[in-house]
Amino acid sequence: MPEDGFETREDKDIYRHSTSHVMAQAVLELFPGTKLGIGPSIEDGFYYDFDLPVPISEDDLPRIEEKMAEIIGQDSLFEKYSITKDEANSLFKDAPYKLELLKEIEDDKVTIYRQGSFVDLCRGPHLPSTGHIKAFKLISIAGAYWRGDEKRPMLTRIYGTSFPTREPLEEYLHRLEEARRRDHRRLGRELGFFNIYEEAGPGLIYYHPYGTILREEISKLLKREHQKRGYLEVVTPHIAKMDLWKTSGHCEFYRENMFFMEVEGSGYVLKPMNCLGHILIYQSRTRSYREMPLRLFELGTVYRYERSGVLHGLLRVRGFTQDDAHIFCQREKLQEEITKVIDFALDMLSLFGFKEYEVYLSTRPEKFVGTPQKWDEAISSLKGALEEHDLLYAIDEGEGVFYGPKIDIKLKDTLGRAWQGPTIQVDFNLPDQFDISYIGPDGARHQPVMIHRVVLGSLERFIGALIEHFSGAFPTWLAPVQILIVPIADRHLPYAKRVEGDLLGREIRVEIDSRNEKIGLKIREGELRKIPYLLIIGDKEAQNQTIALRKRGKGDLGEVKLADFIEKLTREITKRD
RNA sequence: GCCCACAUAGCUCAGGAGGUCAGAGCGCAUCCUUGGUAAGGAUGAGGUCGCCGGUUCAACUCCGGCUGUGGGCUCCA
Repeated sequence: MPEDGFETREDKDIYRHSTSHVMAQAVLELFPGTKLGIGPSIEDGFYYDFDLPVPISEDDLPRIEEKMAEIIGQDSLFEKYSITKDEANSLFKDAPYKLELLKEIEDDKVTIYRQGSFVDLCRGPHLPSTGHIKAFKLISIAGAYWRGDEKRPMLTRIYGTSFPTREPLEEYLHRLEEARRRDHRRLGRELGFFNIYEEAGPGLIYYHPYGTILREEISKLLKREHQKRGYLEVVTPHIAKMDLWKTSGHCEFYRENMFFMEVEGSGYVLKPMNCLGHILIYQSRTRSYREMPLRLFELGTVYRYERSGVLHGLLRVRGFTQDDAHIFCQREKLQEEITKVIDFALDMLSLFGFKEYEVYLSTRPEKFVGTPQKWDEAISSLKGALEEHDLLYAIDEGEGVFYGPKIDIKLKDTLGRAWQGPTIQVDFNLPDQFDISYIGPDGARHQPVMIHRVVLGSLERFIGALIEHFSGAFPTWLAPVQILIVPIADRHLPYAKRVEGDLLGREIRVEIDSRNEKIGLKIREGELRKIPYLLIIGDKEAQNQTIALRKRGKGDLGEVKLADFIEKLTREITKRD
């Protein structure tokens, strides 16, 4: 994380919250009649929600910034007053949102803050005066439901940020710019990975040849790694009869995310999850404790109806493939099995270059199935497994799914952003709904616990994260084109072809740039395509059976024996460096 | 789905008070150049200005609807 100039988290919050008050004052002065929502500090800045008398757009932000600068120039004190709720009710009689907040405050006394002409209901604390704000910037404007509830009015939210000096602000803006530069949607198109076609439907991904190579490389790795860890791979169809989804409860609980169709008079569903197919396979015969835990794995493509407004590149789509598995295991083996899954997940993430995580444990929600004892048992298994790994985790109280608690692991990329990755979920619902069982050593039927887990999550989302993490400059083992051969003149083409043949023989992905162009241009384009190695071939190289090696971002590395290079390269690829 | 904005050539983007305003760069094609480490030169092809309606003598330009995209909200792998 870059140095932001704040001593403590509290200082930062106070500073930014104060900036949001200044912004609110500016908006109120520019747009009289505006009703105020709330204006907290957030991760990277602050926002304030307004109910404006007229719509505004990004074009209005500079005006608001000017007004804010003026208010800061006045250096008004932030003054705190403690008043009774009655007084507050009359003070904010024209501020409906504030009145609503007041209603929820238990204390009889509330505090308000005033700077200049502006008064706000606020717990504080604040900076001494507006003049303490040295560097700020309004970032964007967006709609946001009052109190995050889509049934309530939509307010206009303005996002901004502020820092004690100019420098960290500039740095922050640079970071935003950098994030835009590595946006997977932009790189995905530029590097020929994937596209989404308006005429084919939103949220549906078409992988182009290079993207397909990347995806296949990941898929192959996943299949091998699952096999190594005792998973059995299966393949299940994309559609299934609706009745199956009624039994599971999906038609009831998941209906708004499902695609339905009709075939010869019976209802079918485009599968939104892979679990039911795996349950059918589990139930295909009587299961014994001897084959437990039974781990069924599938690179399963699922389709979920997502509201149009939430779609976003590869990160939020309507059709995606999960590296999904369902583990049927004995209740007493739950923690052991979860420990293995966490091991697996962390191994895989570090293989892809992610070393930092945020871990969340979601507990029992208000609406749940199963008994509280079962929940407690599962939660303690999840906790136990996390603790075995010495993982720091946060508890998301009540955020579990209705059918069981879960662990979510988010990966941090090079820019410090968190991406949803592995989730491990215990399911109490489906074993009941489908009455699944196994025969124990005692000869009696027992109900297994079901673990629903993904390691990378969805390939789409993971690839999106990967593209941004590496900024499209993939390690050699993942790069769609690993080697670009650049012959200097036409007469070098025969030798170039020979080199290509040698590389192809080692299953290395190679291209020759045989265009009639100068090498300066070919090198430039090779670098822009982020190809790991360029091999320049001219008279000298053809003569000596060498290549002039150029490494992405490192420039010319000089003449190297072809055999030596191939050996080094093969090692780099197998080690996944 | 909701709020705001946007939609011009394959890509990035100009454009105007409704009327020689269909434009640039990159890319693509053809030709010249055979060149030693991040852009050689010339010529050319490409667009019913997202779609459907309306206003007008005239709409890429104004208005409405639809579709899609972006930033968010809610929801999520």
